[in-house]
Amino acid sequence: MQVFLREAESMRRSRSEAAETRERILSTASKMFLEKGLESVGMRDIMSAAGLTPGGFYRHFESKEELIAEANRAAFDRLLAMFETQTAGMQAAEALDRIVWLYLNQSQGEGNSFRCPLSMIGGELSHCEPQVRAVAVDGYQRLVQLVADRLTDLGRDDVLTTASGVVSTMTGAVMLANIAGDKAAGRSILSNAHAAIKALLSPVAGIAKVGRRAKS
Amino acid sequence: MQVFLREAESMRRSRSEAAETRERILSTASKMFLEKGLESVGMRDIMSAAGLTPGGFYRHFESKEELIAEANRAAFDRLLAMFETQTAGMQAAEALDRIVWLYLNQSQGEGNSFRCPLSMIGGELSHCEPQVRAVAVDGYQRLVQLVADRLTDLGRDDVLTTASGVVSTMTGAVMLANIAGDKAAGRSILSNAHAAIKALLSPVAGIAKVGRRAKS
DNA sequence: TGTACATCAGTGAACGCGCGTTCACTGATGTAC
DNA sequence: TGTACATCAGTGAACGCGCGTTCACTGATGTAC
Repeated sequence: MQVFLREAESMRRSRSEAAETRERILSTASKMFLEKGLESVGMRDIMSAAGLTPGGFYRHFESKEELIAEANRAAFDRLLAMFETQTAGMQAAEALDRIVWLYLNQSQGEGNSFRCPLSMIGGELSHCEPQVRAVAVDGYQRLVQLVADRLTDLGRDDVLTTASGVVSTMTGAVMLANIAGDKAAGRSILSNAHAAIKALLSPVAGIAKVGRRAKS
Repeated sequence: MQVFLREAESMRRSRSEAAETRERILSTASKMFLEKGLESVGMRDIMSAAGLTPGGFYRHFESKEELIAEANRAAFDRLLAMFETQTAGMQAAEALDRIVWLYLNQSQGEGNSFRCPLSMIGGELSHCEPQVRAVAVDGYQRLVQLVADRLTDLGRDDVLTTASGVVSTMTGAVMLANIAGDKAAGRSILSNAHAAIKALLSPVAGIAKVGRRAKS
């Protein structure tokens, strides 16, 4: 936190310091938005958490709306990079299981900073400007693709349909578990969702099999 | 709208009129909260939509927080009553399919006033006071029970686990579809979720079967 | 390389606004006798 | 049943507050020569 090594007075920073400041605002805002929601978090909250005063914000972003868009893009980037890292070198089946486990447990425990905007603030995102919604839709599609790629590796059919169903189940379960809190009710929602997803991903019982059976 | 038949001046109403006013505030607020979120909707918005001035609110409710709790309870009551009405006299399998269809299509089309707080404002609910969260958790459990009862009628095992998985999938899909909007992307999320739920509910491919297979 | 000056990151007070809530007031309703 | 009065549903202006944003200012950074 280089800013604290200086006198806390108004003085121009170098370009690289300014870039660091921008990143600090972004990652601070991202975590706060995911934790408390978009509307509950004020500009003063974000700026003071980033070690700055309110006015400085507008040297880096045009508006809160723009910050919301960029903070969510950053959150998706972090989340998906984490999934890649955590499943590096794994077989598709193992990677799938790990991804589902990591996603479902994103809210369990205090320190976790890899949370998904869809499950944490999905409702608020749906009322945002098209620009922000586009970031969310893109994040959804990247998540679906992540799951779909593993299903393809497993030689499965209907990978996009199945992956989309899995993502709906995961986002819904995490959202519901957040309402219940980190208690028995919340944990049972997550484990029930995990069971449902295992059934969907099972090579003998997934969507493709049921669809095929229906046709015959 | 009895209030419009009077002079719009300040005059005391009878007890039954006051009770009607309270119900009008409640149902107006409920619809507005589901459509725009809890924080975006102000007291003035609600009261003027109900044909009243701001001050009158506090003759009926203690605070916005209390209104949020009661409006959501009312929303769950309406939703579940609608499911019961719409599936009256149906066989369990048909009723299940109808419930899933109705839930997934709650946001499609403008006029639908049977929306579920979990999928519309779940994220905001998780930041509310325990009293409000309790209403949401209760609503979730009623929804799970509704599905579970039909599964029991079908003689299925693991009814609560399966029902919980179905509810997670439905709430997640509707939330995601709301972000995408009523466009191709939104509709495909819903139809993929429908396929996933059909697989879960299928007597040959559900959670119980996969679990049993895993054990053998 | 040294000097003069424009740039601009960051400060912190201030702006206008809308929020949830309060309050003095009105006058029909409800009640006590 | 009629009268006197307390009650209280609803009004609408006002309160204090926090919001997103603006702005005059500071002084180190970056640049032109």
